Amino acid sequence: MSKVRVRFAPSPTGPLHIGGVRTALYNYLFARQNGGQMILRIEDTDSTRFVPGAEKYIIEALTWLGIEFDEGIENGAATCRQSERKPIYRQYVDYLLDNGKAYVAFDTPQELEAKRSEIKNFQYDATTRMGMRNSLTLGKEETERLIAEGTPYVVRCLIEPDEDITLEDLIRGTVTINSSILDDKVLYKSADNLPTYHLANIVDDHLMGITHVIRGEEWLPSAPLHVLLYRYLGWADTMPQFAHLPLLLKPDGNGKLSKRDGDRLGFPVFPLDWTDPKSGEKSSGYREAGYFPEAVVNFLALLGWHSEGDDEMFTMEQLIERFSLSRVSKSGAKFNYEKGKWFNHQYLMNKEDKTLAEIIKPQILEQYGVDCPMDKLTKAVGLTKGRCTFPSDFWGQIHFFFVAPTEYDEKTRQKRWKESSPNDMRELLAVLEGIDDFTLENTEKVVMQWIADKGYNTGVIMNAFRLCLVGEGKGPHMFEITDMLGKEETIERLQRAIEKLKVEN
RNA sequence: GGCCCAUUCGUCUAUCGGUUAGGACGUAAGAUUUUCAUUCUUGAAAGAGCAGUUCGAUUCUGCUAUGGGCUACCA
Repeated sequence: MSKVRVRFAPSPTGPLHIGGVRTALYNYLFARQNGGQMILRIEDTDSTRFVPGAEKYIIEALTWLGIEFDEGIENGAATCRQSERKPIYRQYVDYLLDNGKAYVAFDTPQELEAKRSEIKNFQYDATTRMGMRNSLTLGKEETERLIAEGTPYVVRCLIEPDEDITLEDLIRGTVTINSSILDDKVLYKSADNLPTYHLANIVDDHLMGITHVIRGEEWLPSAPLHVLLYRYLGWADTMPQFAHLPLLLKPDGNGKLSKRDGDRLGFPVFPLDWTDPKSGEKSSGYREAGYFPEAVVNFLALLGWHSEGDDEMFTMEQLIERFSLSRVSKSGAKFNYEKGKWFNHQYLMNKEDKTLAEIIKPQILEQYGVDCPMDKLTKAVGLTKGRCTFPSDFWGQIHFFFVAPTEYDEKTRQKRWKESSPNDMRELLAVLEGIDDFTLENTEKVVMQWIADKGYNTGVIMNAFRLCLVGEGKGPHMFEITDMLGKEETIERLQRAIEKLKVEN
């Protein structure tokens, strides 16, 4: 068998949808696993839907995720665009026309629309084409005259009715569709001299030596048409194998996951932030939301595919090793972003404290205006990473290490600030002042000893102490905090709190 | 409406005729803890329905139901 070559063929009509990202990922995994090649091809055959910036977005998104291409990208720009291959397609359109596999049609959109409203379930096919305005009914001369006059036309594929067309799908097995339900699809339009997806797709896949077409399930109904086109063009023996992926569905309700669902449910459905150039409408992306690319890849890989065994955490390398089309599910997968968050948490946990500190340091400076020293920040990150899902969660967990509380959480005060607390804290203050070796171990030892000697309730003391230093009833181990804060700061905060809380009580 | 595809815990899924139907997310309870959170333990939770094939069906077949996709001079 020839070397595996797959392609990811997005259309630059907007930001790359997360489902498209998964399709790209599966193509990539399959290619890498088989030592094959991955090609990017921009399918911009609909000139009316072109969106500036979309192509760049697609490349940036896939690059961010670590999905690499062997062909189709140079210096960060796409090198294969269907709009730039017009002469190539025209050649095959002519071939089909000359061989009676296609014909020219002049029906205007309005005429077609009229037909559709006039006849229920109207379809341009063997049963209706002889009643339409095309080269079959007009004759060669009239057709040529109209074309010469510049009348807009399309080229339609001539489908012979009543033939069972079967294809072997790598995921679904044998799929059979009768040609009678296929319509005479438009393959080419004179308006912009561009083919439609159906023709361009077949021509390019053939010319580029594509061996496996891995795409979304929405293409399954038109796959028989594609099979027919391979036959018409004489390429049946080198036709690629097909694998139609299950769709990504809405987390609630039913239907395909859409852009709107992200806005509605509050999670990204795009890899990167995107601002629509026309409307200015913004859509949020995984990258900006604080997701790690490895987490997104891992999460997406499991949506529709499952490894042998119960493992779920996979690096890209492990995915390449384990991926298998035969283990891709057949049914659509509801998008469960809660699990996506869990994956991100896992990846965050696995990162070095220093790495995370480096990520959040500039963010904290920019957002809160606090310039945290790296060593302290790294320590604080290590103490709190277990409770964070995104890098942006950290500040809420560690701010008190860097900024003294100016006010105290009312609920915590009511619960933890007892009548004895002012006195307890004054005593504790004296104890702390007497400690020279203010390390975690020693401070803890001395304070706990003092509590034991006095017969105090540990919880009462420690919770009030926490309220004084943190301002809230949360945070890591108390002596981790005193250790980080240092003697001077600890005492200062304690004094201030005693003053403030006493008055307020 | 027509055609195609699908159908196991709430969700993602394992099982390739014989299992106490497994795992993960989420969820509930308990334990731990000086707080919050983590962590740990335990629990609840599924084969759409009806026939058929078979010694035996979640697994194979058919029908029904449900869901999804497609049905454009969009991809």
